[in-house]
This record gives sequence, structure tokens and C-alpha cells, in this order.
Amino acid sequence: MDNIRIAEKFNHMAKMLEFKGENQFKTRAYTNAARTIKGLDEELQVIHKEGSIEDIPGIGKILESKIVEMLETGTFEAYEKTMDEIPAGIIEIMNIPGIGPKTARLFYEKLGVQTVDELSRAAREHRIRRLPRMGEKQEEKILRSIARQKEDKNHGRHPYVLAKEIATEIVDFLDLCPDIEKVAIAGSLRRKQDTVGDIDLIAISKEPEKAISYFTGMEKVEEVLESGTAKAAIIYPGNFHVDLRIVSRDSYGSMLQHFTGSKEHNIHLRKLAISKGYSLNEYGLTDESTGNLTKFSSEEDLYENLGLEYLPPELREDRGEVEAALRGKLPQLIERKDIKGDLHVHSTWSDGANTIEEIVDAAILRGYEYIAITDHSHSTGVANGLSDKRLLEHINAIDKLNEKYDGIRILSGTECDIRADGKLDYSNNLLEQLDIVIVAVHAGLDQDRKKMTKRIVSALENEHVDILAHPTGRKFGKRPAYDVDIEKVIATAKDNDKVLEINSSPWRLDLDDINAKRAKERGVMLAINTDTHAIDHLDNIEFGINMARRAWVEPDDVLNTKDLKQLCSKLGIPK
DNA sequence: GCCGTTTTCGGCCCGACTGTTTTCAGTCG
Ligand SMILES: Nc1nc2c(ncn2[C@H]2C[C@H](O)[C@@H](COP(=O)(O)OP(=O)(O)OP(=O)(O)O)O2)c(=O)[nH]1
Ligand SMILES: [Mg+2]
Ligand SMILES: [Mg+2]
Ligand SMILES: [Zn+2]
Repeated sequence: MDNIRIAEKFNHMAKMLEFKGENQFKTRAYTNAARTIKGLDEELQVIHKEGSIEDIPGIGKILESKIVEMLETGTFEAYEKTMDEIPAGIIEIMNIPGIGPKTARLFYEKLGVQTVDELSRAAREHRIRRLPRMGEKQEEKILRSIARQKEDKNHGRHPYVLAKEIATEIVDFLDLCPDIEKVAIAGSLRRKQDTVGDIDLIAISKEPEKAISYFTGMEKVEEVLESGTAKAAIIYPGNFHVDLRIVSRDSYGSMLQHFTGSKEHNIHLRKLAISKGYSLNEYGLTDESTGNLTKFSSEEDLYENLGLEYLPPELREDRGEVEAALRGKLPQLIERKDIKGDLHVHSTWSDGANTIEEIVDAAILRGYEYIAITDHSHSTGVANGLSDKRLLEHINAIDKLNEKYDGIRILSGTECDIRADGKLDYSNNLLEQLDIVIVAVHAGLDQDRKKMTKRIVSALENEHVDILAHPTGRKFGKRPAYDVDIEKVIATAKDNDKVLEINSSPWRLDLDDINAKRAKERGVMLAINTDTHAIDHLDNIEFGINMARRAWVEPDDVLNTKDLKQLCSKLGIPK
């Protein structure tokens, strides 16, 4: 059983315990353990074999024994027992916004409601309003929440790129409000997470009520979820939930820090404050002995006051960044300016929209030292892939272009398909003639875990291969990652000195932050590539950089931060 | 259920909004 599945069981268990009315700190222990497990750099299976699971913070003897039970049997007794007690539909009911464990339990006990559909019916038949602390408005709210959830195909999360676009539109609009001095993006969007649950904004205003009514009164607002004197929440077209918090200028830094999160990062900081005799909230730091509140207008001041190095938002996930910042040992995160070239680009030779010349000009414009043209191979499922003959012509064409261009090196490459049996689309004889060989899986994605893993591993064992592209194959809104033992892939990359890609396409972001961090920890080199199919895509590098930064990646960990000389020596080709 | 160089018991982050509330529980951020 892998970490993801173990974490899911703990999360599910936490929900069930909440419903049962268990101690909230016990349920939090499960949720907390699940989150920690998801972010682990190592499989629990391995930790169990080589060390002690109990050493993981937030996991004690009891949870360790449950993890071991899962590793051995696929489940744990307490989980199965609790599953038998609680109807499956209850968890779904608790996932409706506004309905928590207490309300779900009330409906279950007083109305016998066990599924979302039964809850809908109860609301329509006005049976809810007769319950204690319930009324007409609650019935309406529940029906609206259910309707909204039904519409939503994305399980409530949106790709970063879409959310960023909407957020920018709203920020620009709020900037026009005379009662708003400044607007900033916060939440997971500011932390550059691959997908975001909602859009979180903060605004400085001396007139909070006016600012909020400006926000809730925007023309495109589909629904006002809540609207108070300090914050409001709306639904924006596309099923975007948008939260706005208003703050005074002098607490801007405190609020930005708070609303950027993550929640777990905040809790960690608040515990740290407590240990120093303070209390931390979104307005400032209160000295518990005097009651004095110090407000922070900048995040930098706040972190400094807590004795921490400034933390880039991308790191604020409580995955060790607070400890590192306390010791002054934060990584020097990679930046866009460190990128010296793009190693995954398609031209009109296969399914790209631009000629090689156009691509090279665009690369020069971006200050790159090199650019690899990596058109598709001919296997089925990939558009206009290059035959053996055309690949040779391709190499010749690039040779000629290299004579024409000064100051940039064009690398002849391929994105060679890994066929279902693990064989590559080109012979070794052909691959050998290329400057750079990317391999990737494009079809036959429903193979089982064992087959898929073996398929990719055998490709990585080919001596001519340099990079594995989009290693898990996920595409937002289309398909989840295929079933592959990513640990094995990382280990194989390490053993064979291969590079794993962080694909920067905003619909892929693959490797994601967690897997990229694992690869880095194992000493596997990464490449941040755009997989460009039209020259504008070269700028998608920004999204790949986001993932890399969230993975604690430094320039040295990335192949395409190397200068041309180092790159060529790494690829084993003449400069 | 976890945790601890002052603690092995008694804490566990802290605040805004809603609805039905005459005083606050529940939910969410
Ligand atoms: N201190 C504290 N802060 C919280 C809590 N919940 C949320 N926050 C802060 C940190 C979050 O990043 C921020 C925005 O909340 P969200 O629920 O929108 O979470 P976030 O944006 O991090 O993730 P998301 O992608 O929206 O699911 O508010 C909490 O329970 N305690
Ligand atoms: Mg959010
Ligand atoms: Mg939010
Ligand atoms: Zn590609």
C-alpha cells in the first residue's frame, strides 16, 4: 500500500470519527497524520523496513501500528469496524459546504437521512425547519449547496492557470474601487499550488463595509455566500469561490501572512509564538504578559520578529520550512532567470505550430543559450510523428541551422514514444545520432501498475535516453496520473543517471511538487521543460518554476540551468 | 491521538459569519 492510499484511509477515518462525535483532537490527529504522510519524501513501506514510522512527527505508537496493519493487510481493523457503523452516504453529506458533523448527525438521527438525495428531499419537503436550530434559510442554503456541488465536475478544485486569470480580473476590478487602497492575492494561489480550491484575496481599506459591498456587488457575482464587516465570500462564473478579507494598512503584513497560509504553516507559526510567550493572529503579535499588540505592515517584519528567515510563499506548507528558517537553512530556490534553455519543444515537423526558425528566434528573445527541438516519434496516437527517414532529415536541417545562428545552440532531439511493451520508437542506431533523447508514454495509459512501471523502467535503462517527460501522465480535467510506481521510476533514474522532467504545461505540471521533491532528495536531476507546441508556450516555464520552487528545488538541481558547456558534457555531445 | 530539556497530564491556533439565538454552537477560513 502506498502513502497516498494510507493517507486517504486516515482522512476517511477522521471524517467518520467526527461524525461519531469523537474528541476533535483525536480526529485532528488522523487528519494531521494523513497530511504529513502525503508530503513524505519516502514510502512508509521503506521507512518501516529501515527505521521507525513512530519517529515521524504527529505519528505515535497507535497510528504507527495502524499503518503497519495497512502495509500488511491493506486496511486496519478500527477502520473496517467504523465503516460498518456509518452509512457511506454520510461522508458525502458532510462534504456539502455548510454541513459539518453535527448537522449531518442531526439529520441522520432525527430524519434518518443517509444520502445527499434523501437530504434534498427532506429540505424540499420542509422537514429540516422543524429541527432545533434549523429554519427556512437553512433549507434553502442546503439546496443551493447541493445544486452547486452537482454542477461541479472538478471535485471543487481548479487548475492554477485558470484561477490566476480570474483572480487577476477581480483584482483589477477591485483596484478601481475608491475605498480600496491595495489588493493582493493570498491563499494557495499565492503559494502557487498546482490546483486551488478557491481564490483568496485581501484588500486594504479604511471603509470595510463600502469595500465589501463593492465586492459583493460586482456584476458577474452569481451568489453572495456571506458578507460581513471584515470579510465576504462570493461565487464567480466558472464555479469559482472567492474569499475577500479587508484589513487596515497597519496590519497588512499580518493579514497577508495569515491569509496566504497554509493553514498548517499558520498553526506552526502560532505554536512558535505561544512558545515565546506571544499569541499570533491575522492582526499581529500579542505579548501575553502585557497584552500589547504589535501589528505588522510587512510579512518580512513578522517573520523576522518570530526569529525566522523570510519564507517564500511556495514553501509555506509545514513541510519542514519553519525548522529550516529557524536555523537559517532555507534553500536558494530556483528562479526564472536561472533557466538557460528549453529542452522540450515541438515544431511544424510534428504537431507544433511554429517552424524551427521561429522557435529559435523566440528562444533568442528569451535570452536562452540553447533550445532542443524534440518532435514526436511515429508511433500511433501521436500526431505527424517523424519516421526514421524524416528524423534523419530533421537532424540535417538542425545541423544547417546551427551554422546559420550564432549565440544559440539548437539541439537535435526527439520525444520518443515508449511503446506499450517498453520498446522505443527508434533504434539505438538512430537515437545515438541525436543530441538529446526524451522519452515519454503517450498511449496505452490503462496498463496496470506493474506493466506501466516495467515499461518506463526499461525505457530509462536505454543508454541513449536522457530525459523522461511528464512521468505520471496526468492532465487536469482529462485524466488522473496513470498507475505507476513513481518510487521505482525515481530510483531507476538515479541508478542510470537519467533526468526527470517537470513538465510546465499548466494542464500537466508533471512531476508535481511532491514527486519533484522526492526526486531531488534522491539526487535525481530535474529538467524544467515547457513541451512547447506554439512559441507562446515557452513562457509556460513560469508554471514549471512554480512546481520546482514548491519542491525546494535549487538551480543546481536542474539540467537546463547549466550553461551550454556543462549541458553538452552532461549529454555527452560535442559543444 | 500526539506531545514534552521546566511537564507523562492536560493541553492541542485563533477569529469571522450565520441563523435563530436571548447568548452561542456550528462551520469555515
Ligand atoms: N490560522 C488558521 N488559518 C487558516 C485556517 N484555515 C484557513 N486559514 C488561512 C490559511 C489559508 O491558506 C487561508 C485561505 O484558506 P483556504 O481554505 O482558501 O485554503 P488555501 O487557499 O490554503 O487552500 P485551497 O486551495 O483554497 O484549498 O486562510 C485555520 O484553520 N487556521
Ligand atoms: Mg484558498
Ligand atoms: Mg478560501
Ligand atoms: Zn512533448
